[in-house]
Amino acid sequence: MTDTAPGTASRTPTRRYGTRPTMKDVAARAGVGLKTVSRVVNGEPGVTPDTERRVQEAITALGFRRNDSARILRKGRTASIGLVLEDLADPFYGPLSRAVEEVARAHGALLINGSSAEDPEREQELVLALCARRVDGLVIIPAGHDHRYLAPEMAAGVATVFVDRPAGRVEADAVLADSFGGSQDAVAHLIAHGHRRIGFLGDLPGIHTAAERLRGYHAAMSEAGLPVHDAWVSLGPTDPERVRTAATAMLDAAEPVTALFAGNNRVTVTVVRVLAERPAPAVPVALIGFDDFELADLLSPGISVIAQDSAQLGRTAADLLFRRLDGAGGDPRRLVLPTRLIPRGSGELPPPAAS
Amino acid sequence: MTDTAPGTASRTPTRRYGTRPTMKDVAARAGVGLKTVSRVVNGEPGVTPDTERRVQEAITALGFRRNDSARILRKGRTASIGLVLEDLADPFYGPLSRAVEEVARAHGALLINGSSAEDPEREQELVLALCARRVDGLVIIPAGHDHRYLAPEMAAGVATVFVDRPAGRVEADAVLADSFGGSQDAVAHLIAHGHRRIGFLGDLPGIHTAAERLRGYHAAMSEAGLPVHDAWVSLGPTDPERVRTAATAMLDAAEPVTALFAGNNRVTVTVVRVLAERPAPAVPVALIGFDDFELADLLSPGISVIAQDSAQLGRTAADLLFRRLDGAGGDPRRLVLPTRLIPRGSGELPPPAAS
DNA sequence: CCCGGCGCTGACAACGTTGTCCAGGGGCTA
DNA sequence: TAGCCCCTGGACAACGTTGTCAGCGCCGGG
Repeated sequence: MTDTAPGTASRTPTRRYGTRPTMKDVAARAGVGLKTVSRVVNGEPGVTPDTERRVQEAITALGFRRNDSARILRKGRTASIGLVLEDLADPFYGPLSRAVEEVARAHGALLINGSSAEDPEREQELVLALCARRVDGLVIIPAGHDHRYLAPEMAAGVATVFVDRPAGRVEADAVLADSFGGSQDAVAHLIAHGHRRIGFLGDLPGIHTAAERLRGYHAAMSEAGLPVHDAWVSLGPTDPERVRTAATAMLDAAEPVTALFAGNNRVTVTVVRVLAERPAPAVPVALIGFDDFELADLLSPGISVIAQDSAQLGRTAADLLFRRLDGAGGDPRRLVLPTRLIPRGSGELPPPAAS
Repeated sequence: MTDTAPGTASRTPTRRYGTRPTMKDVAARAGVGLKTVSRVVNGEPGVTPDTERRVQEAITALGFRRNDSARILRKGRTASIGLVLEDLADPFYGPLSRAVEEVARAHGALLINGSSAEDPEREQELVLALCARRVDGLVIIPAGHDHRYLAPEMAAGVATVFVDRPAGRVEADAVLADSFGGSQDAVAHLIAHGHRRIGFLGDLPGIHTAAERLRGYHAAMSEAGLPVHDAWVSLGPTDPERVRTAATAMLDAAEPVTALFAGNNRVTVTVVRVLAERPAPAVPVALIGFDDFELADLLSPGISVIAQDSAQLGRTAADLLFRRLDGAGGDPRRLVLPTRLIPRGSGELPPPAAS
């Protein structure tokens, strides 16, 4: 790490915080009343062009910028919404956050977001901090299962929309992807290609989507009249280590699974690695993952996935939020967005002949 | 999209905004003075346990939550920082944003972020909106080249750190990756493997990192005494269409390039696709990309890259920002973080024998 | 017994803005 | 020329919080 200090020695005169010019200062300098400055700043009518010019000059001369804190206090609306999600660094949430931001921007609002790191306490802490800031609304991808702490806030008028997972113990709007249906499709797809021993590698069963995907897996299996062996299902944290162990166990069992269904993108990627590292079997293992990911099509074989559009999820939630803010009433709604099966090869591999 | 309304008809009584209880209400209900409530809320000493209990009861009974807008106005500090970047949905920026958030959190601050969409006007608009909110500091990945509009804000005490690209026409802290050195390494690596005709596919030359990478390319070529043909360099928007055309032209030329250096991760991915779609040449084209990306190692061959740690970039910038906020003075600093060459196969492919 | 001091509490102003309301002046009409 | 209205500008309160300061009991020491 190198450190270069530019040659110029011009130091900006560091006025301290709070020493910023206020409308009062601008008014004094322009020789007008306080309210006139306010009018100019907000583009309100009723100011002579000449007066306006004087005020504008004073503003630029002093480097005045309206203090939105005061404005917010006075007006009661912050024109900002909060987004609480698990981890911004996750490629699933980046587009979601961006989509929410775009909708907010269209409504003239800023977005404040926070990562809960899948920790319910941290989620609550963040949400309440946002409420204290008086955000107009909240979009929450919940980490916890009990959101009763939100009841006073919602009663006080903070619009709230849950995304990806429903709220716990409180009635609220929610926008979800069809985890159950998508999983059912995925597993049915594998079954249609001849598989009978299918493994499921999922997230912690406490997470709503993980539970739904498990349910979809079971539904598809039982619909096809197939039994599910305990050893074919592994739920838990999705760190590579655990997934690696679980997948290896399924593949090395006496009666190994011939296909794998990965419960989310992190799991899928780990499984791809595991399969790539194993000595190539006579017949490759089929794989289908929940969540699409970049480059899935460039691997060989391409990885078949159940795609959900996270940006669409965010957009839908934000739209609903602003409709609520615009006064839309009615009971809490639950919107479920469809998923889409994208076959790319890995999910269409047939099982060994003597399956 | 299905829409299910839950059966319960319990409507929460929607108090309107501004109808939230204030400390005054709490004080009245608890039969104490306003300031005593403030003391309890802020955990200040000097309150009898009995009084405190009464106040706490009133708080929960009324569902009171401190209004931070008022607090901010009074105290002058917002305990929030702004992050302006190009696109939160880009996998390069997600980890960066998350890293900044973590540092902010450690300092008790919230993070407000906005996407400039690589549009200078939108960048300015966002930055000034954040300044109006009186964020304590700003982390900016600049889209524009003229940041003089920030001068009054910086003079007023808004700490500002630029990331990934330096500020334009204003003295400010900056944290950069070593684009020049990294590119030099990349091209030298290709040369070391025998290549002499190397193509460079870069971003718009107006973008600082793109210009630096081009400079590194030229430096490595000239250091090796190799000429650079105009047709080997293509700069412009990094949309797949343009990159595809440019790459194809270089590969189909009379004297085709035998290796490609891709100027960023988007370009690299597009090039990988292009190469995958072409009829396999007798000798595969070597490729090295700037920026690492997930799954680069799982492609065949694995894609060699110049890796820069975007999270580290964010962390470093945020650290510097908070050091400034804690009063660290001195001239603006420019920190340059090193890059790292990760060979994975695609960059080590030799050129055709008769090169 | 009185007084100083301490522990607790509350009244009040201030933060910077916006909404309300009123005043003054100029132009237009009768 | 008088009267009226509109147009412009300003004084003032309020938003909800925190910092300052003063008051009120009560206790212990002189």
